[in-house]
Amino acid sequence: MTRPVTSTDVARRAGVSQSAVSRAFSQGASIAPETRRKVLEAAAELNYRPNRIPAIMLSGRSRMVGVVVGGLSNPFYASTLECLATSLRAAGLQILLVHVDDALTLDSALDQLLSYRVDAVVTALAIGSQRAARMLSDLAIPVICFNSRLTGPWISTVVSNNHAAGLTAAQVFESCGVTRPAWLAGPVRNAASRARGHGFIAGVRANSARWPDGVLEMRGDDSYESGYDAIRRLLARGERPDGLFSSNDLMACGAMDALRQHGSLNCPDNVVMMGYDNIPQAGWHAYGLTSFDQQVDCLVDAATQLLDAALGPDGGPVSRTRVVDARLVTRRSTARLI
Amino acid sequence: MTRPVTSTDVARRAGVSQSAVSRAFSQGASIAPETRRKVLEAAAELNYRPNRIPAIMLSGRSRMVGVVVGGLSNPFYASTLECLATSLRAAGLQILLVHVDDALTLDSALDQLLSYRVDAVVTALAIGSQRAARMLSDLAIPVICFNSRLTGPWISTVVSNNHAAGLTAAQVFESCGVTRPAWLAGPVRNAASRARGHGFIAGVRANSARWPDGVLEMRGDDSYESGYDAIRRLLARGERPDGLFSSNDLMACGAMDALRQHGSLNCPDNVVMMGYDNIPQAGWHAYGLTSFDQQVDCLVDAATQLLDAALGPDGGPVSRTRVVDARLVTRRSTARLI
DNA sequence: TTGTAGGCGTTATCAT
DNA sequence: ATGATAACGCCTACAA
Repeated sequence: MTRPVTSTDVARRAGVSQSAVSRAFSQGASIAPETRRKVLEAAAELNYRPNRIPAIMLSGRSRMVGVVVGGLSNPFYASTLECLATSLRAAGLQILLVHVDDALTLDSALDQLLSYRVDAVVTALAIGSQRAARMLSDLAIPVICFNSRLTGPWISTVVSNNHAAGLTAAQVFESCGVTRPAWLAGPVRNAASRARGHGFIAGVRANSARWPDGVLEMRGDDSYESGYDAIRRLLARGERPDGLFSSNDLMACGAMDALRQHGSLNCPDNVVMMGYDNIPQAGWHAYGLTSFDQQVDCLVDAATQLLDAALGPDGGPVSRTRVVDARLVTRRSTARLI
Repeated sequence: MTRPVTSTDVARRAGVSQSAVSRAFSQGASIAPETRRKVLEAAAELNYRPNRIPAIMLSGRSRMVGVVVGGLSNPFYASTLECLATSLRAAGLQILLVHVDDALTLDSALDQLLSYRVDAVVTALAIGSQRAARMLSDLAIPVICFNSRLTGPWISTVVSNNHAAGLTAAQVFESCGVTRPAWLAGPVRNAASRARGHGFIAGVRANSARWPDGVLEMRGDDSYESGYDAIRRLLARGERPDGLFSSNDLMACGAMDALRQHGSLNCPDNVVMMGYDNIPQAGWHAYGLTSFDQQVDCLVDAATQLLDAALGPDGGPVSRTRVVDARLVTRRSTARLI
């Protein structure tokens, strides 16, 4: 294992002082063009790359951001991460990635991130526990949460307009002539899912003339399988909704497959269906699922802006919230005339 | 922005030397239990966390690994990343994540990783250019590639047994009574796809009595859409294969949807189909796609072992290859008796 | 414009 | 067992 080339090595080679090397690589430092040339030449010969680690010690800022993810098997989170990576890179920030299964690992994960002196933390976890919120606040560095209800001194959030989307779903169901609306919720701890459900149920209740029986409610865990199982059980009980709003697309795909498999029911003829996230599979021909697109680009843009602000010179324990409207993407699953 | 708590702060508070604080947090350092207790107490009161940055300077090892990903919208890569994150974390390594769109960004991405002094680089990109290989070798740190044919002094690879799987696919087609086999390749630069194709075509040629016309070949870009389009064009030309081996599951899903949509053909009655990767969607009821499971766990285990070895005391420019057999997962799409 | 010197927060080495 | 001290590689005053 050879020792990496240092600025001192380059200095020796170029016949200048170590500071000159530092200056040659710093934007807008006062250095003679000729000196810079010599330095860059020597650096190229030695294959030198400035080491950012000492700079972290001196400045106290690492330009690394801890990104905490979970459930990458949901294509929505995968594409969010992909988008975030691109955006942070453009902002000159590095990503220190941590994958978390449960709240327990979150604890030690945050510890590790802090010991690497990340400047901030971004998380898209569907965590809502008060304990998690306290842990994040205790970091005393900016935290950006996606679709979470967490609040605290250092915590900012970027959320999709979940409640409004729920209301919209009810309206779409009305225009499709749905008579028996159903709601497939995500896990209780998922704040975004709760908001979507509240919006949808409010929309249905507001139209009690049409829907006197209210909403048929089910619960899954945001996975394909849980959507499939929920519908299978529902059909086994003899229930027959003709409109289903699912808290996310994965469950909606499972639900649609269960309708076909266990009830020979198809969308939109027998059941009108809507999902959330607009994952690629929603657009696959086997599904053609109408869905709310969270506009990941906008969410991530907002997050990056919050981050930039929080990492700026006047960075303190701010706490802001940015709301991004979901965009309805209409497909076959709601293509039904009254 | 308050200055982070340092070991000196803790030392002052606990009434001991700074070295004592360092020892209290180091495994197996010689320190009196009473002293350690005092230190840990003071540390807890001040909410102190050891800073790993200086340790990086001293040891020259950051315990950070650069992970370069691309195409997270393919569920296979997403789950690989998820698995890798878990495995590296267990090995006490941090992930510095970089998302790369094209070979150009790879260049600067590697630069950044190096300036943060990552100990190694892991990549699952389907890159095969000689230029990329040179760039990776030039890093002069261990590089682990997934499913790549890249070679070089510092480069180790973990590959699925692609060629053998291709042969197996041909055998399965034989036992299903396929008369007109087709191969849907991925992009030319994808070495894994090429190996799968070679294996499959070899398997078909070896049985020229049964298949005198050989293999009908198509090409996609590994995306769902490209699989859909390839089959749509094929059907439009009047071709009618009755067995399709796709280089990956995403394209196979697209192909299956195109068969249904544009030819009213279904699997396995009209066409027997096999894919590769065993992504979750292959198991969805709408597809029921027989697929080769790359056994991500094993691939990642192998990668972590290679990494551990390369980061060990005798780490040099080694170059090893580990092959993991793909596991055939049989589903509806090949459930056809002769 | 250039070089010298001090310091960032740890760990490791050496006395005590 | 403990405290003082020297690194690690770079940036940044400050002096020349």
